[in-house]
Amino acid sequence: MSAPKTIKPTESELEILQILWKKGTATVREVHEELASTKDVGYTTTLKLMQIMNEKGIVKRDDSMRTHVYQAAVNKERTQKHLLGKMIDNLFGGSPTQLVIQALGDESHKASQEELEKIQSMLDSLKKR
Amino acid sequence: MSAPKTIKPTESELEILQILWKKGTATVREVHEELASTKDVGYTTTLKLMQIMNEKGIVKRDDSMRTHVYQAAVNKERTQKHLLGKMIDNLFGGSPTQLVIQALGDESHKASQEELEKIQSMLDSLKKR
DNA sequence: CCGAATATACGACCTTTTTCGTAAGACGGG
DNA sequence: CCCGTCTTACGAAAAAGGTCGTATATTCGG
Repeated sequence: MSAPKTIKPTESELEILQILWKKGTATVREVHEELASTKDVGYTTTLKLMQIMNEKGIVKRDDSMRTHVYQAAVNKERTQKHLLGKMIDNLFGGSPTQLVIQALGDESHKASQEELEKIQSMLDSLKKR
Repeated sequence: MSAPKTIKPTESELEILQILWKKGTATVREVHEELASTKDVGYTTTLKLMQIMNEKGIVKRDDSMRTHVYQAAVNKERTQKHLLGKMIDNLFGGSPTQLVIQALGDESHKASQEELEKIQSMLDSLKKR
């Protein structure tokens, strides 16, 4: 199995994907070390998850060596967009506006002036249409 | 059980919460009618879900009458903010900017001109500071 | 007063997700 | 060469979410 058409990683799978997106490639042990630093989980659990993700086509691996090397097989931005869309549907009644306003108003995640400018140009180009 | 410490509704629970947030109060039948208009689901399924949500403290109900009347027991904005913050941390490296840009660029959830104006005023007031 | 309609309660079952124990093969130091 | 360690593979069980059948109670029209 390769490239899944519907991207729907579970929460555990997302944790692993984030590590792979960050590292590029990683062994099961590397992923597990990082997971284990924040939560209590067994090695074979991580292994099994990554094996399943491989079957689903969420990650791919190089098994030409004894220690397999994994990498994400789904695009980060596409996955973000997909999950965001789900959140818009599930939590914001299908309207991205409220989501954007909530995100902008989040006191614990403030945007810099520069970032605000980026959003401004995005907004400008949307308004033109 | 009342007021849950960790807000983590499932997808189905979120669908029901949205209806309750919109209606204020509703019976199982009312919620179910609305659910059934978009998906194929049995009445007792909806009932059971709402009963479980009641046990979890996600909703509360008035059972003084034969037909119980439900309402959300968790605040809409707080729930949205909570889940959004988690997503910003988990998927967008703690910066809401990428999230906002992704959300605005979502082709399947387009914002209207009017909504864009709302975002614009939000942006303006943020830029002033 | 009776039966159809409607309500809640509850348990069972199925699927998906998550967990881990155990087996078996490869590797490396002594 | 042997043993402890590391690796993957596999299966089974626990946990969680969602589905619905059925039982039982209540209501109401005729």
